[in-house]
Amino acid sequence: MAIASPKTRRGETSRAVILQAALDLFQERGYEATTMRAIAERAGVSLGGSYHYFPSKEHLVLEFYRHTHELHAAAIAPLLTRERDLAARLRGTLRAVIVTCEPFHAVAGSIFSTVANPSSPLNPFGAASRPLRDEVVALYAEVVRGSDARIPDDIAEMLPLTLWLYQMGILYFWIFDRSPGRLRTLEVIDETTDLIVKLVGLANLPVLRGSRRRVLSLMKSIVEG
Amino acid sequence: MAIASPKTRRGETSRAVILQAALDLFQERGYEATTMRAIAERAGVSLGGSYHYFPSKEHLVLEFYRHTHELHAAAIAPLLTRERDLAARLRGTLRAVIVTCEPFHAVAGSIFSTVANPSSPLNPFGAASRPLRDEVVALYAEVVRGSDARIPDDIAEMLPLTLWLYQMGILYFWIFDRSPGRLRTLEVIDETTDLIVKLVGLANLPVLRGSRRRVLSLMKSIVEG
DNA sequence: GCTCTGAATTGAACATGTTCAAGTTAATCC
DNA sequence: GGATTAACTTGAACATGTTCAATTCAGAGC
Repeated sequence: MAIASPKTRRGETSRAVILQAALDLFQERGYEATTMRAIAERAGVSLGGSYHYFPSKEHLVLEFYRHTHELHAAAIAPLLTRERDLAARLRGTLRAVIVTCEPFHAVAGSIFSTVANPSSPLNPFGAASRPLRDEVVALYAEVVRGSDARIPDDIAEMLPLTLWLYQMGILYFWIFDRSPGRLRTLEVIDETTDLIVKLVGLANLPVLRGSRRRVLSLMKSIVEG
Repeated sequence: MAIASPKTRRGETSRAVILQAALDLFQERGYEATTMRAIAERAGVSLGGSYHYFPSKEHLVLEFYRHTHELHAAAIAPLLTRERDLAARLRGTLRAVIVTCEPFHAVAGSIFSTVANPSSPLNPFGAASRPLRDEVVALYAEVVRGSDARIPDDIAEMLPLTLWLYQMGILYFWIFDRSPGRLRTLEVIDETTDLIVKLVGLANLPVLRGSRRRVLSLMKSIVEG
C-alpha cells in the first residue's frame, strides 16, 4: 500500500500525468481494455509508478467520476440560478447528466459492473466514494432547495438522497439505450421527473399520509443503519 | 471458448465434480479467495479442466444461481397453494429468497456484479438470460394470480415484471446487510411488501388515476422498446 | 482385437493487476 | 558543498484467470 498525496512539485506532475493518461485511455478503449502497462507507458512512468498515487486501477476510475461530476455541476450552474420550477430544474439536471456522460457511453457498461460490486472500493454505497456521493447528494439538495416548490420537511429531508438513487437508475437505463441521440433516455427523464414532482405534491393527500410516513421512516432507518 | 455439455458418462462426472468443488470452496473461502487452481486441485482435475465445461470462473457461480432459483421455487410452492392473501404471498416469497440465498451471501456480490454488466451476455436484461428471467417473472405472476386481491388489468399486466425488479433491489440490499440473521433485510421485506400491496390498492383512487396511467404506459413503452 | 474418432484432459504459456526491495532524485541542514 | 533524508521511481517477481496445442481416453464400427 503506502499511498501518498504528492509532496513535491515533481510528484504533483507525475500524479496529474498518470491520471490524464488513464482518463484518456479509459475513453479511448474502455476500462477493461486499458492496462496499467498502457497507462504507465502513455504517462511516461514505469509500471509501478501509478501505485504510488493510486492504490488500484479502480481508484483511477473514482477520479474519472469526480471529473465528470465536476463537468456536470458546472453545466447546470446557470440553470440552477435561473430556473425556479422544480420539475424544470430536475429535468435540466438529469438531461445534463446524460449530455455530460455521453462521450463515455461506450465505456460506461464495463465501469458500471465494476462499480456495482459491493466489495469494490468504488461501490457508490461504500466508504471510499462517500465524499463524491455527498457532493452529488448536495447537488440534488440544491436542486430542491432553490426551487419554489413547497415541500414538507420530512420529504425534503429524504428527497436529495432519493434523487441521487434515481439518477443512478437513469444512468443504468442510459447504458442500455441504443436509440439515436439517447432520445429514449431523454423521454424517460422528462416523464419521470414530472411524475416525481407530481407525486411529491400528492403526498399531502390525507389518504397517502400513512404510506408516506412509512416510506420515509423506512428510508430513514436504512440510511442510519 | 468451445464450451461443451458433457457428452459422456465420464464428462458428466467431471462436470459435476468441478462444480461441486467450486461451490464448496466459494462457501468456505468466498469467491475471490477461491482460485481456479484450488478448484482444479480439489476436483482432481488439471487447471484447464474446468474451462471445458464452464467458460469462466463467474459462470461457475451463475450455475449455482440457477440452482438456487430452483430451490426457491420449490421452497415457496406450499405457500403459494395454501395462502391467498397477496401481502402474505409476497412476503413469504421474498423471505424465501433470502433464506435460500443465505449460504452464499459472501459470493453474492460477485454474482451481482457479473450479472449487472450490460455488456455481459448474462445480464438479466439481455437476451441470453431470458429463459431464467421469464421463469422468475412467471413465478411472480403466479404469486399475484393465485391471490384473492382484485387488481385492475393494467396493473396486473406490469406487476410481475415490477416485482422481479423489486426482488433484485431487495437482493442488492441484502448483499450489503451485515446484521445478524439478516434481520434488517427481513424487516425491509415485511415493510415494503406491505407497502406495495397498499399502494396497488390505492391506485384506484381518482386522484391517482392520471399518474397511474402514465407510470404504466411508461413502463410498457420501456419493456416493448 | 484393431482402428478410428471425437470427447476429455493436460499443463505450459500468456496477460494483467499488484507488490516491494532496491535505486535515484532533490530539497534541507550544517 | 557535502551529508542526510524523505520523496519518488523502477522493474523484476508474483498471483491468478484464461487459452490452446498436444496428448490421452473410451467407445463405436468392423
